[in-house]
Amino acid sequence: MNARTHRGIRAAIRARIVAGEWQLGELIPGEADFAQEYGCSRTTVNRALQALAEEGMVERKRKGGTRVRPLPLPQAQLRIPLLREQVEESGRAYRCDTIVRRVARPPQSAAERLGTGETEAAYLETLHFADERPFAFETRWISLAAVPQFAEAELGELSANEWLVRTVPFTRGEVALSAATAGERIAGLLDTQQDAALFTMDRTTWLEDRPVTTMRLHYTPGYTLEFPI
Amino acid sequence: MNARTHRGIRAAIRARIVAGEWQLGELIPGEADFAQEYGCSRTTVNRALQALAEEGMVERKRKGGTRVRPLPLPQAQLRIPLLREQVEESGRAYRCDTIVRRVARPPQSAAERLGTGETEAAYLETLHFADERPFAFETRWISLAAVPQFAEAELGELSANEWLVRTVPFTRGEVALSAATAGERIAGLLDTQQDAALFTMDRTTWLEDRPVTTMRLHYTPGYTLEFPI
DNA sequence: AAGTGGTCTAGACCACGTC
DNA sequence: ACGTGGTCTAGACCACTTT
Repeated sequence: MNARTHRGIRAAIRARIVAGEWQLGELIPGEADFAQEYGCSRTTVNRALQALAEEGMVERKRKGGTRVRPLPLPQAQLRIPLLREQVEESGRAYRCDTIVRRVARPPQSAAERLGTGETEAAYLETLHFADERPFAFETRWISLAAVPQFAEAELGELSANEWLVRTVPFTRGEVALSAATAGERIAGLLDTQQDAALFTMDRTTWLEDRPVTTMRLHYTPGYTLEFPI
Repeated sequence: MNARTHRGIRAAIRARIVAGEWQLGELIPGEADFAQEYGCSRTTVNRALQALAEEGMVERKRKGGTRVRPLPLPQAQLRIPLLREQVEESGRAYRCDTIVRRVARPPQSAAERLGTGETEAAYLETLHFADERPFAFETRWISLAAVPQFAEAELGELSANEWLVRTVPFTRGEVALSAATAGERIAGLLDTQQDAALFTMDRTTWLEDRPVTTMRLHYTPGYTLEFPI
């Protein structure tokens, strides 16, 4: 990491912060100072400090200067992999079964997230397998207003999620993670016992301002989602 | 969002990608082309496209040009808030109780993550409350090799986590999310029924290459961790 | 060898927040 | 009013990857 690039300077300043050269919350030198110290232009220092701000190491305010973040807020890049990748990366064979596929009026909880009001939407239930053993159970509502093509789509080997991701880019989404207790039906599908604790993910995605799909995924017991901070 | 700033151009190009102007995987115009089209310098376009690359919309290669990402990889910034903030943001009063604090030899699972071998470490059990109702139960091992000050630290009103975060900056960490079933003891502490499904977070943090602390948090039933993609 | 992105510079002006 | 960060520009050179 050469020291006069914006990446190098970013790393250098981060190291100095971690080493405790400045107190938490304390003002660090301004862009001009660093520029002189590192023998580069202010523009380069600016890039480095902006990156440190994005990554949560410092806080910047015009006129207020740049401060070390009081509580170094831990934030993580969480990559949510496709189930297929998740399974295949662990060396197992992926397969999925569509158990239910129909058009119906969504229940209130799903309708609220889809924002479709009284309209009908596509409903799917999918069971995902790893090496022919149940891995996760998915229920999903898809707005036919946003994705009319879905009505006639042949999924083939693709999961609905894969089909959507290849067909409809989305602009934003929301994820909620929680724990749920397996009911009788889901316990049967996942081949586990009733009252098992299931790691659960809800996800809703939008294309611009139109909700596209909302889904819930129950993983088999023992699943953990791991990631670095 | 004015159109000639790097932010504006970033938004404009993202909108064009989302609108489907280019196929997935397709080459989009080069920096010079965009610069001419938007009437700005190449530097500005470069910033915009670099940001789009970071956010996962495009892939860039020297000489290879810039392409729309084939599968728009969903990645999220997950902010893991301090429990205190989490509770107080919802308008409730935060309090925590240290139930156990002693020095002991960690069990194998914790020793592996702490990498302390046979050495003793500090062990804590903490119960976190929101409006005097149990909110989460924490067990934590702290390496006394990495944080000798902890042996004599007065926590007072602070949780161990807050004390650590103010005293020892960390450079990296690992988080694992899962679901667990409440055993008898934890069910009692959290004032819930046995076999309830608990959202669970394991976290280990390092200062440079020295493990600092490893902890497990069981949230009361019904808790969800939400974040945007 | 050539073309694309990656980066630096020096100077300039602007926007925001504090004083 | 002033000082800080935010951004733009024009030109330059470099680095990587493909042809």
